[in-house]
Amino acid sequence: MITRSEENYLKTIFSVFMQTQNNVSTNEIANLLETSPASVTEMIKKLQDKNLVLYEKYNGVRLSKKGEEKAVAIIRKHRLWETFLVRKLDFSWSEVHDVAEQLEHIKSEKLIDKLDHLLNYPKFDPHGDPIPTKTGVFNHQERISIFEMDIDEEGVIMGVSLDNKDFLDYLTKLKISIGTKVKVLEQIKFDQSMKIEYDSKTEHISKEIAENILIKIN
Amino acid sequence: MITRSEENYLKTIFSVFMQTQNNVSTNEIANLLETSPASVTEMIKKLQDKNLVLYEKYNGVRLSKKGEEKAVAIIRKHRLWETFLVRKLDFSWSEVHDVAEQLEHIKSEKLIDKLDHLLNYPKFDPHGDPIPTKTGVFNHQERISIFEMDIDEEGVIMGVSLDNKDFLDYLTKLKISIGTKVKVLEQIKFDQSMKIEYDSKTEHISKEIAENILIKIN
DNA sequence: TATTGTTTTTAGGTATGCCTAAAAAAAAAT
DNA sequence: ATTTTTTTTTAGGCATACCTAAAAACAATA
Repeated sequence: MITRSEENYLKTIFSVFMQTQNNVSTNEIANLLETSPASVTEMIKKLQDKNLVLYEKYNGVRLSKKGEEKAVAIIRKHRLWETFLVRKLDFSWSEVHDVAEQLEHIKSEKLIDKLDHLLNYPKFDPHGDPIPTKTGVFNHQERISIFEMDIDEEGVIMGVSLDNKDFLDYLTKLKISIGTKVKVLEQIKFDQSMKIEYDSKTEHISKEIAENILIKIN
Repeated sequence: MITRSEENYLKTIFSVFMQTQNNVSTNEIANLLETSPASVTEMIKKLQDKNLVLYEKYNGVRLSKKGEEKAVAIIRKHRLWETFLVRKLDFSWSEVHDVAEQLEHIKSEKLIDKLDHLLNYPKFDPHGDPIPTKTGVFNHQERISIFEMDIDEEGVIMGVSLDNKDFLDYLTKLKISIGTKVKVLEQIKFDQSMKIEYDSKTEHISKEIAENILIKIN
């Protein structure tokens, strides 16, 4: 049996490795999980005993094949639950994370298969992140931010690249959500802010906002 | 914060007290939770420190008002999740229990309110047990078993009074579920088995089966 | 009432997952 | 190349939630 704590370590190691492609350091894990480096060292040893990670003292850690499978399964559960919360229970983007963090640890293969079916096998979660299939395959869709779009270009919102409550709340206020069609009208040279059009209205968004909204070009 | 283990103790104490109206003994809790009496004594002391139970040495335990509120909230969550699993994810009666046992510990008031709404504020779960409201009110519907029905009497199935996998699987096989309309055709004196009619067909069920299917008279 | 049997509690241990402080190793800077 | 700084590990503790074995309290019965 794999504990909840172990699952959180695997998930963290997986996501850091995805970004850096390097062995993950003890300190980095400790920071992300808000725990002490000493606790991390201890836990890594347990994961090593269970053949979930590859570890050498003073040299960071990476997931074994078995560990990666477990991590991907947890990510799949997390993202399916987020999708469920937004689509079926009407949660807003900023509210889903904490609840999904709990739900991802529920152990029932049948539950997650049925949920996948109910949601019609979604490929992306509400943040636009890919949901791996049951066999662990990620769908890698090319995504660019609104900031990278050209004037007069159109696209459909696929997700966001920042998981900050204030940011997500602001999007909710602007009524910007997955599937919204957007067109770039103008870019202000001075502060690089942008004028965009969607749902037959015009809004003016800062560079920082534009950078964190991901779209798919038509 | 109340732990998952504490929640399980509260739930157990509540359900035993409901049936007996007496203080619940250490041994009984130990049997139901499949743990040792020593562990129960220890845990009861913790619950007492948190003002969740009333306890006197060698004299059993009962819930305080606060403890009862917590217990009812957990039962509410359990039964709403069971309803969700059966209605929305197409789980069969016999499959829901273990999963609901995990889901009932998820901490999010919003989640459970939204779930309640999605299910259209159900008053009974798939076993026919009442789902308490947010304020802790149980709907006490009069329920009798098929065994208690008279010949030619008709009723609608509301639930079951036995949570045994083989029993529930057999009902699934017979295609007997919540809402099915039943009419008693005949009772065999010898073994007290019964002939019933539902969905335009006739079945012959044993006394034991008939006793554990709950119906509401039209 | 004294003895026997059952239930409950206490005492002392274990595994998990966290902590701080100190030691050891590695990396960076002089 | 040596010193300083940073990172990582080890050592020793703590809380939770369990355990077994033994002691204490209660209940039943001769």
